[in-house]
Amino acid sequence: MSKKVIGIGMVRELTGLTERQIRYYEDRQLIFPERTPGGARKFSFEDVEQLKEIDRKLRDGFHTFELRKTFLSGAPRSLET
Amino acid sequence: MSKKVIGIGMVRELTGLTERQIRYYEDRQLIFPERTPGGARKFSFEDVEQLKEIDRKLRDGFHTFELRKTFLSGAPRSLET
DNA sequence: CGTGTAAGGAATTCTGACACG
DNA sequence: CGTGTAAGGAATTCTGACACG
Repeated sequence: MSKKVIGIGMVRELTGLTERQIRYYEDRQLIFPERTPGGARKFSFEDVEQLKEIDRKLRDGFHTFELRKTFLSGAPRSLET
Repeated sequence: MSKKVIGIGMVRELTGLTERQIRYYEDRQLIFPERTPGGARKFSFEDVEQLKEIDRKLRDGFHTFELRKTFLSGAPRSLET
């Protein structure tokens, strides 16, 4: 499901990553969580899978800016110019 | 998905129910959310669907104790013993 | 019976920064 | 570059109770 309904704490559990890492990957534009009115991030199961993939790639020696290219070609994303 | 990963605030949004109603239905044993270490309820998408169904039934005049039987057997049963 | 609400507390999440390298 | 942490604040969720009917 692509519905953004999972909180960061749950994502931490599902991925094994730290909140710090998750937020950083968002900052690097590798994932795009939504926000609740109060500002809390909400992720989808797809995001969770994406994060696992990111983690694997980074462990393989890739850099965040390299992974961004991978994702842009894999799924359509609105471009802000 | 049956993974319990959705917080009550999100469930409120997805179902249109109030937290009070959601907690009450749990108290009535119509849904069985899990808990985070801190005590916060976590629901699955199945729970969300279940809640929508519960809401419909209650609007149709059913009572919570009647709905419990429905769920336990998977089909409506007689109230007589 | 089913649901609203005010009350006080505890757990969750947020941002910006300093640190290391 | 990628990640850890302490800091203070804001939003979220929890329980038990009183209320109405």
